[in-house]
Amino acid sequence: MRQERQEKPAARTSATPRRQARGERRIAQLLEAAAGVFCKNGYAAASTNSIAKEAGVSPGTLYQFFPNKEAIAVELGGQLLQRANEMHGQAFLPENLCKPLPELLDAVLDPVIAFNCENPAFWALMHGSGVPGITQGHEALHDGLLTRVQGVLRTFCPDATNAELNLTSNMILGIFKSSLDLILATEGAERAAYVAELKSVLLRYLEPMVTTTPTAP
Amino acid sequence: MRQERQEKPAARTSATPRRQARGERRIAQLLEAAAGVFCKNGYAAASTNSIAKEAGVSPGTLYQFFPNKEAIAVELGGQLLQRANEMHGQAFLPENLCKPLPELLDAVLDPVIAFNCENPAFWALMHGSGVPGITQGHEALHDGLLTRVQGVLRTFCPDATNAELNLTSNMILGIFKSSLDLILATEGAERAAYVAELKSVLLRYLEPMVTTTPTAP
Amino acid sequence: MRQERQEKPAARTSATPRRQARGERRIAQLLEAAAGVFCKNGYAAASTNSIAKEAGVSPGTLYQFFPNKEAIAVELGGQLLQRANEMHGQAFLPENLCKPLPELLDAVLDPVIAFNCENPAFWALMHGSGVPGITQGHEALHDGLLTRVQGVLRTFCPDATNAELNLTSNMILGIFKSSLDLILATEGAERAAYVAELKSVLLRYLEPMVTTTPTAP
Amino acid sequence: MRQERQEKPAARTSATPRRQARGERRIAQLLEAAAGVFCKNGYAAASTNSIAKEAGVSPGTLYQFFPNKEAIAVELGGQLLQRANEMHGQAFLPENLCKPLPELLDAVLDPVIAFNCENPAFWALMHGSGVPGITQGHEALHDGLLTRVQGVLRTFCPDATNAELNLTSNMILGIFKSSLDLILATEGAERAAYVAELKSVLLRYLEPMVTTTPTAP
DNA sequence: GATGAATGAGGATTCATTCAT
DNA sequence: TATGAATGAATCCTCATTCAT
Repeated sequence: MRQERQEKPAARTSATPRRQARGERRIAQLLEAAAGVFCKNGYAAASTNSIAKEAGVSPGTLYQFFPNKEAIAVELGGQLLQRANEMHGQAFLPENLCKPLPELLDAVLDPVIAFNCENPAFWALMHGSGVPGITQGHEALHDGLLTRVQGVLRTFCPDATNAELNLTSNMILGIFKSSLDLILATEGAERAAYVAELKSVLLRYLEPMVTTTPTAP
Repeated sequence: MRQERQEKPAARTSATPRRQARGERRIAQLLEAAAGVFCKNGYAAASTNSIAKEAGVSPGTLYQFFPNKEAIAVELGGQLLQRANEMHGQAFLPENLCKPLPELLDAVLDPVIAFNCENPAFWALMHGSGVPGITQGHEALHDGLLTRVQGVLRTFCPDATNAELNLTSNMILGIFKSSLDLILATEGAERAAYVAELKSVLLRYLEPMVTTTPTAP
Repeated sequence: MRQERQEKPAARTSATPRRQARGERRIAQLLEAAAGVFCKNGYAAASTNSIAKEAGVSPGTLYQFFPNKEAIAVELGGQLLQRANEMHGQAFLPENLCKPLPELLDAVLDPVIAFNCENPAFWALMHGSGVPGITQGHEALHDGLLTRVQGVLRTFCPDATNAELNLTSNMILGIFKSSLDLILATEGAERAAYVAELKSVLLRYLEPMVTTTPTAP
Repeated sequence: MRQERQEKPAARTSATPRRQARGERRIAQLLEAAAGVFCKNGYAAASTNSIAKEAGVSPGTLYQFFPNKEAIAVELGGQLLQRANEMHGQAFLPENLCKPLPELLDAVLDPVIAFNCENPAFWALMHGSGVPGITQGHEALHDGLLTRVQGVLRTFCPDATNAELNLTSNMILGIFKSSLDLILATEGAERAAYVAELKSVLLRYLEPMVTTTPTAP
């Protein structure tokens, strides 16, 4: 019902009264706690009280900043999503896109994988929250990625139909996701091996489709 | 209304009290209802009362046949698991395994995909029930599949190390799972396209590894 | 509340069709099972299903003979009560009542104690069922005993007021009950010691009240 | 589960947040309500919702302070037990123990009887809760009383064996308990009469055993 | 009569959310 | 604002009792 609190952090300027600085800290605190709890038990099993306790505040305080449990997940997902999108923006930089496929895969996958390794809550949330607000964010993320991937593919396969590109992009994302599961579940050399294997799968999958060598614009 | 003659002919002898036939039907009914509800909402969000209602019985009836919510999931998962394993047994028949890779992929993937399309609850349950009894079954299934896949791979790549085989098998399963998501989320021609694409991905991934053409024993 | 089925077993004659003989056996079976279950867990914790199972019949069968759970306890209590009253009738025989106090105590207490040792369910039921129907039976038993005890006391203390007799009788019964707890909780020599101690307590309590030596009529 | 509330009332200083004062009151309120309900219906038949309603709060509130139904009984029993033990400590004061038997009985029994009359829930709980936590406390209480009684007896009967003392003590406690039932079931003059009768029974039971007149140390 | 499935109200417990201080 | 108590609907599960066969 209540939706009053929705100011983006970006909107805050240095002129903001320091009264609200504490509030910002509280929100960050709560989101961090939520990330931990969601990660451990998943969204459904996480109770607002446990999040509050993890954050070291009372449940009442939590509800001073978030209208309900879903809003926490949405905000957390949103922030991570934003950072993810920034990542993607850099990963899909034009200067990367004109590289040959192997280098391109490195340039795109490495930062994305790194981001997910550093923010495991992201994956946990996106996966199976069942919360509309998040699913929506997830879909936005997915669509964004899809578009980017399709864009890249287009430069490699100028003759492909849109349907083909869509199909292939979805497969690529699927392969990426399932590999990410393996990557996040392992460590060290094994993790590196899965990363290499992911690139190998994608390379072999995509190479036969490539009809053009992209060149710098 | 009533369907007295519907029990399995083989298992039921004249000594078996026909009273219990109703119980058998109820159990099947409840499991089917549970499959639907689990599929829609996932295990955690599914309430026993909603399962009972879906099955058209009272909550007490449900508890006459299952001691608790988890037991329903375990039983359902177990039955599906068993049928899945039988599928796999047929899919990985030796006569299939000596075929060339493309035919092999058809022979193995088609029945498994068909099974999952017919039993979407299977995937939903295996995925994220959080129920130990199922997770365990899931792991058994996974390990079983892994072993089978490794066995096949071994015949194609006799020189690979065990670690390599393990890595590759896990990737194959991961790719299969993520494609299954796409397959289950679509229908008709699109679904068929994803099936074809899955085979394509696997074929291109595996072909370079093949060092031997397996022959019938 | 419901009391439809209330025919006393005593009312059955040899002319009764043997069809009902099975019913009688069933009832006895069920009552015996109930005695065991009530004894183990107490009335409240005993479920009708557990009684039925203990008796080796289905719950439906149980309800063919007893309208509800309470009726089982009432019937069981009633039967034991009847046998108890027969005991008491013999224990309080006139030929016993004219004995001197020590012999009288032996004559009265020994059979009563023996009965309770052989029928522990009796005590368990009478004690704390909380069921009106039983409490009622218990009170009838209590009142009957009270009357008998008062009758005996009267012969020993012809000058006592009714209030005094009532008071004393209640104390005697109370002492008896608490001692019975100790007696039932022990065995062998210890049990015998408690029996002796009970008699000792009563003897010392009553002796100072005795004003007349009763003589045979 | 719950660990928060454990400070003794004495421990509350001005530094203690007064927020929690309300909690303390609620707990007392709930325990009082529980005492009433347990008294009326016994432990098993008492529902947590009825306790909450009796206390004028919602079921959730009850569970904010007690993890489950049993904990309520254990806490209530524990508090009463503690107060009972304090009573006993005063009742069995050395200065009482060197009095002649009649005065001793007055000194010991009167406060204990008074306590039970003021806290009828105590007896109800101790009796037949079936709760391990309470049964345990009950046994501790019983054993403590037994020891105290034996201690007193020892001063009166220096020559008795331990077995004899144990037997006698158990009888005394049994007589006391059964009389307490009568005392709690009556009022006014009748109650007083039962109290007097109890003392009379014990006096007559014990007098013949006394071999020594205890003197102040 | 016997059976065992069916019923459904009721009880313990949880947790997202609100309120008084 | 922060706190923690308060709320109550919803959930899992039980069991006395009834019903269809």
